[in-house]
Amino acid sequence: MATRDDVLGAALRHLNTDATASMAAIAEAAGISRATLHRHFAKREALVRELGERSLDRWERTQDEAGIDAAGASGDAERIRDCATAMLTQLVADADEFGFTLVDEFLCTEPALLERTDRLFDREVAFWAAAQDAGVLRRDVPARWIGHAAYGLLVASRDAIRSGDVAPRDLAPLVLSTFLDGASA
Amino acid sequence: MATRDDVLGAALRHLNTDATASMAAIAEAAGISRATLHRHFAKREALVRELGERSLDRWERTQDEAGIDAAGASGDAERIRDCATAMLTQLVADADEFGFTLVDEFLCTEPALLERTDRLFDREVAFWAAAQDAGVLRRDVPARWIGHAAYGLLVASRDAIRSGDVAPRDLAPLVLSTFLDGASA
DNA sequence: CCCATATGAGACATTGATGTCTCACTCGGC
DNA sequence: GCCGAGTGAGACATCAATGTCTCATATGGG
Repeated sequence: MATRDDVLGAALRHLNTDATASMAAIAEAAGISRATLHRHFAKREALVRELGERSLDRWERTQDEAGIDAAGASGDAERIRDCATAMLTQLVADADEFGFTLVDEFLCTEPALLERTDRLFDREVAFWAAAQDAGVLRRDVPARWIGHAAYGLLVASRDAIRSGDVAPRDLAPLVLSTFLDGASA
Repeated sequence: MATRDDVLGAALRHLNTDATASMAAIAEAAGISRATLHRHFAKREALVRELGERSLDRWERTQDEAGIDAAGASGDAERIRDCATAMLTQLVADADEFGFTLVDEFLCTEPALLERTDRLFDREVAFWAAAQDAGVLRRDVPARWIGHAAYGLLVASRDAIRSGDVAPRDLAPLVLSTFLDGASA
C-alpha cells in the first residue's frame, strides 16, 4: 500500500518531467488508480500546493542547516564564505529534486506560497547583504540582484542536467564557481 | 483594424504576464473578439508557436548582429569580448520582450522549435568555446555550461524586472558584469 | 450611395480534465 | 474463516476552454 509520501514523491518525480501532467497521468506514474489519488488529494491544486510547500520546506531547511542567519550576523568573512558554499551546494541538489517548482505557473499565483517565497528570498538577500558587508561579495551590485542571479543559476543547473550537458556530480562546484567568479578568464 | 502583427504583439505582452491565458483572455487583451482572434490563428497552438518562432528569430538576429560567428573565428580577444558584451546586452532586452518563451511548457514540447533552439544554442556554445580559446573566458568549465549559465542569468534578469528589484535600464550591465566576473568581491 | 470586407456577438458541438460516487475485490489481522 | 479497511475499475455529472459557424453590423473605398 502506497503511503501518502510515496504518492507525493512519485508525483514530484513525474511533474519534474511534465509539469502539466493530468491527475490520470500522475496516478499512473505513482502506480495507483485515479480514485486512490483523489483519496489522498481531493483536488489537483491541493497536490501541487503541497509539493510547493515541501519545496519551500526544503529551501528553508537548507538555509537553516547552512546557518545563514548566524553566519551573516557574525560578519566573519571566512565563515560567510563557507556558509554560502554549503548552502549553494545543497540548493543545487534541491533544485534537481524539486525541479518544476522553480518555474511552475500555478505556484506563482498562489498567494500563500508566494508570500512564503518572498520571506525566504528576503532572508537570503539579507545574507548576501551581510556577505557584501564582510567583503566576501562585491558591493557594487544590489543584494537583491545577487539573490536573483543565484536563482537563475539554479534554473541553469536544472537545465544543464536535463539536457545531459553536465553530470549531476560535477554540477555544484560549477554553479558555485560561476556564481562567485563568473565566466571570465 | 488590428493587423496580424498588432494581435501578435498584444498576445505576447499578455502572455508575458500570464502564460496560461485563454484565447478569450488574449482576445480581450488585444481588444478584438474571440472570433476575430480565431480568424488570425486557427488554434491556440498556432498562435503560441508563432510567438516561439519570433522569439527564435529575434535570438538568431541578435546573434547575427553581434556577429558571433565571425568574432569567434577571428580569435581576437578584444573583438570577442566586445561581441559578447553586445550580444548579452541585446539578449537581456530580448528576454524582457519575449519573457514567457524562456520557460514556456508548450514550447519545450514542440519538436520543430526545440530543434531550432538546439541549433541556436549550439551556435552560441561554439562562440563561448572560441572565447575560451582566445583567453577571454575561463577554460576550466565546459562551454555548454557557460551557455546554460548565460541562459540562467537571462531568466534571473526577467525575474528581477518582474519583481521590481532592478530598473530595466540598469539590468544589462548587471547581467554582463555578473556573467563575466561573478558575485565575488 | 453601394458594396465588399472585416468584425463582433453569440450559439453550438466537442473535448479533455476534474471531482464524486458506487461497487466489487483483496489482502491482512483477528 | 471472517471482517474491514483500502483499493481499482469505471460510471457519471460538471466545467472550462476550444474551435466552428451564422448573422447582423459597420466601415471604408470606389
